[in-house]
Amino acid sequence: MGTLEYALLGLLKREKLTGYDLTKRFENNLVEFWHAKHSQIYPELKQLTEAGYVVYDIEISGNVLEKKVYSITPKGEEHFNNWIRQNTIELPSFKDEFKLKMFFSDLLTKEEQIGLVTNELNLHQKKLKHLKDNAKNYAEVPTYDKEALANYLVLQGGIKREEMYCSWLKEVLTIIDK
Amino acid sequence: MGTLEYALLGLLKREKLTGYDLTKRFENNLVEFWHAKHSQIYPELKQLTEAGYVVYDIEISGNVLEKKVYSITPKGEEHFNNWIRQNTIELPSFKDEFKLKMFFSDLLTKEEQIGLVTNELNLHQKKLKHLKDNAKNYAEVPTYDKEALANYLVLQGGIKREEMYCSWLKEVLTIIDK
DNA sequence: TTCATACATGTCAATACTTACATGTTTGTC
DNA sequence: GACAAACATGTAAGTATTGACATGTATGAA
Repeated sequence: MGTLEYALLGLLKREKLTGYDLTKRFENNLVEFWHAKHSQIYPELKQLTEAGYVVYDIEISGNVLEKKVYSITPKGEEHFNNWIRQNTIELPSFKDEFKLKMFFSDLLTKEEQIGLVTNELNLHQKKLKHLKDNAKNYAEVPTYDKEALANYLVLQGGIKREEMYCSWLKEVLTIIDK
Repeated sequence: MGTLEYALLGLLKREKLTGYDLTKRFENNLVEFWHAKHSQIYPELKQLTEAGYVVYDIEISGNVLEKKVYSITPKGEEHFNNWIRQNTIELPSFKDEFKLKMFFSDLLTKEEQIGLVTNELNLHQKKLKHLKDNAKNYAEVPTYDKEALANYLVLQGGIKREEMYCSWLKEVLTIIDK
């Protein structure tokens, strides 16, 4: 198991959740820096259960629908605590298909280049707007609430990333348009 | 096959290369935006050969060592040309283990937080320095040479990314240190 | 001539991840 | 009461990727 297990354990450290809830957390909260589909999450929860890092209670929703509500065990907490305190040794090498295209962009006409870059810029500008809309929920830096602060800091990281990307794409446009 | 095939085809569009050469290209040239090990490249070349996108000649190096020198076919060129002209529809969702840790950093003490962030900042500053050293090869924007220009633009993107990341980490330090 | 490093090509097992398949319940609204 | 959307949980097949295993040659320097 790799990083996914720690994402699940971290979320379960905060509150008891079902596989469905966890999937929603990935879609809504972690989406800027991690992602996993339910088809990966359910088997991972099974493994975490077998490893003794989580346990579940079955709750009935409505009349018959069984929900597995997972919670973290002390062993799971320890496992998570070890991970989060580990310093990073090397930086991850990201994959960026657009940059790959840019690397080969000498094979395109100027017009084709401008088309590609402009399209990419539009996408990143939309994303940036979306993140900035989220940031409006914070009137000020939420120093009072540690969890809210962690959320805020990661959101700022996403905003900076998109600002950087837009700035780069604009620079690219300026240079190739000459 | 996904994106890797286009990276290989793009490199082969420029020059004939062996699997070993291609592996080196990933290590030295594409490393900032794509990566693949030789154990992925050799099987992929086999598939590209079967698909008719590349062909190879066997050359003898020294006395007996056989090298497979690959070149792209017209069919392969067409395949590559289709890909590079496609506009991106959605942005990739990157994975960033450090940001995941930051997301859960409310579970750490202030000292632990500062330790983690400082370590990460050091790594990114080293990376940034390394990229800027590479950039010294360009006394000015190489508008004269389309391939060099493409390289230059992608390198600038990497520099901006690292500058952004460092700037974010410093902001994080300022906020949590209060 | 010896030794280290780079050159050179592969396979295999395991892990990570995606897409599609598969099924059924609950809740709220019209 | 009918319907849609959200809730809820899984599996299976295939693709992508990594890390380890496996082998051998060529080149240049000491």
